[in-house]
Amino acid sequence: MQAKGACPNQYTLSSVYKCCSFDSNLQFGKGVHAWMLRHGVDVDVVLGNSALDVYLKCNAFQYAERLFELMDERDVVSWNIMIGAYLRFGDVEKSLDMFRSLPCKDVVSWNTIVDGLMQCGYERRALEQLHCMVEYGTEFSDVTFSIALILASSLSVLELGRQLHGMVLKRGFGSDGFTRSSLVEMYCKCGRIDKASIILRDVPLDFRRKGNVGVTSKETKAGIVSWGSMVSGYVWNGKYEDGLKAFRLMVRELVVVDIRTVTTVISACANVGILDFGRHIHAYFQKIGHRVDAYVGSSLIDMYSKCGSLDGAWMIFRQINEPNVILWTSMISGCSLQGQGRQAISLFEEMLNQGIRPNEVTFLGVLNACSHAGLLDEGCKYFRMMKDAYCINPGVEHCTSMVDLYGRAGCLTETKNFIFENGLSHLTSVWKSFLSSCRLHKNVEMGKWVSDMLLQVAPSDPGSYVLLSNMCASNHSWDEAARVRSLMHQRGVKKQPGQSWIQLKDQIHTFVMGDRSHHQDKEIYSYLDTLIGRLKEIGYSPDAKLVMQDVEEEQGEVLISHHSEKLAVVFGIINTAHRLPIRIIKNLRICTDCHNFIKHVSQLLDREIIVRDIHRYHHFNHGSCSCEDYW
DNA sequence: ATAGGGTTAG
Repeated sequence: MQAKGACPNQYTLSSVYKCCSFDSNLQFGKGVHAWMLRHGVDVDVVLGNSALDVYLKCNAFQYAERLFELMDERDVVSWNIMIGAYLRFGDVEKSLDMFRSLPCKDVVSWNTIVDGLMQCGYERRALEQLHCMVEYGTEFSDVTFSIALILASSLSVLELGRQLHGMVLKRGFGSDGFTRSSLVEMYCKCGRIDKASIILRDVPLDFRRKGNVGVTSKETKAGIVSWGSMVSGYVWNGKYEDGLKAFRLMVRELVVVDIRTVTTVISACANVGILDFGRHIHAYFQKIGHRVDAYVGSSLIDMYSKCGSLDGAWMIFRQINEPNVILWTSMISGCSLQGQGRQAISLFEEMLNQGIRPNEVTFLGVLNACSHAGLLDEGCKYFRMMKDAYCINPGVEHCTSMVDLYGRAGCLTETKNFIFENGLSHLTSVWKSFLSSCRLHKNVEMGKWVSDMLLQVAPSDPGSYVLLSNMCASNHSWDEAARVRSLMHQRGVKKQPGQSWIQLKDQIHTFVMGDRSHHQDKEIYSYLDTLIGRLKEIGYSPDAKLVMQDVEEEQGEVLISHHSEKLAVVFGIINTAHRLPIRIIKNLRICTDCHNFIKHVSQLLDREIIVRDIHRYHHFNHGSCSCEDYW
């Protein structure tokens, strides 16, 4: 254009700025500005604002600041841009000062300040500003509702969410797709998935399959977001089965199931441990032609390793091959989870060689790996590396892992010192881990002391009593064990009910102890009785005394034989082909008797059985378990 | 000009 000698008008220049902003092309943006000055073009407020936008998109904060100072004329847009910029670049006070001194605040000014404060982690201050906005009399826009609903969910203030919901309806935003999706998300995050699903029911059907292939209107996108939020909502609230049901409905009804929803669902599969469904989704994902990116890849790696298929995890990891921390961390944690401690460590070293900077989660994976493999020196080395070389402050989880590491290696005095030196004596998880170590290394005296500490710190945690009772039982102090149990009853501490899950075809079957509600109930119990008889012949002896689980109240041989994981295992044996591994998920720690039972089953029936309990992963084969009887 | 979903750990 310049070569032809035509003179660009302001409209053209503004468009040029838009392009620079889109491409983050700072050089070109600066060039345009210089050209305007050289040719004496009148830089009006709109062009000035466009230039501000380009500089900020390119992270050239100083340029923007200087331009703002030099502008002859500024409007509310210029101010809003700068207020937002100061928040994003971390100068919250400066931003608030500017905001307060702004005489002509519009709705965007308010939206910017509320959202910015929230993004900076000042949620309470954001809420204050929202209240000021109401007092000031500024009408909410759709954007205000989105921001405010997110604020309500991040503060987990259902009451605020409800009020906003009322305002949304009154102001006529109830049919706006994105506002509705924010409402769905707010209710999910505040734990009211019932409310969320009612709103979802009103989501119009026009984005469904009928005659609408390939169309992605704003409403379509909003509908997908709502459904995606609903699926994630189920997942966040632990309602995995409902989440998967909603996802299936989505696959059946929708034109597109997008990559973000898929990520959430894979993560749901990982958490509930249903490998088959995860595999289906993986296949479905490839069928619709999406590339597996680092997000989906990390969740797939996590899913495969948590479902006991480390091969699957490696396949994904090699296939993606990106220097992404989370991707590597997922693989390291996966190895660690499966008891492949040394493998996890060598992967970590390779990661460092490739120049990828580990984060706090990576170190947690590595420390757990060391603990699992009993590598005390390495564990200490990495703990120091984390603090000194990477300036990461050890969190509760890292410290618990170290306590586990020392304890498992039998260094009980060091464990004790570590706890006090690092100020961890208020943490339940730390004392629990320590107590397990005392039990493992049969140090009764230390165990008693630790028990006292544990009960002081966590008098209402059922797990404390269970551990304690188990320790007494393994020392044959039956009276003591009984005393612990009655203390627990006296104090009104209730144990969480134990549950086990197994997936068959596309159905998830849930079992609780003594469950009689299953339709194959008779078959399961009679097979279980026969099986126990046969197991006794090869050396299994049910030991009720060793098994006050994290779960069941009652003791006695009959009741322990009906623990949920035994029911689930038997259900698996009855209903699946002989060659296939049986995969069980359990919501608590597996008890000693069930562990023993499953070891013998794997031997008697020559069957691979994989149990994932709350703590770790048990891979039973030929009569032994991958955890080497430590969990 | 302002927002609007996702990954690892626990």
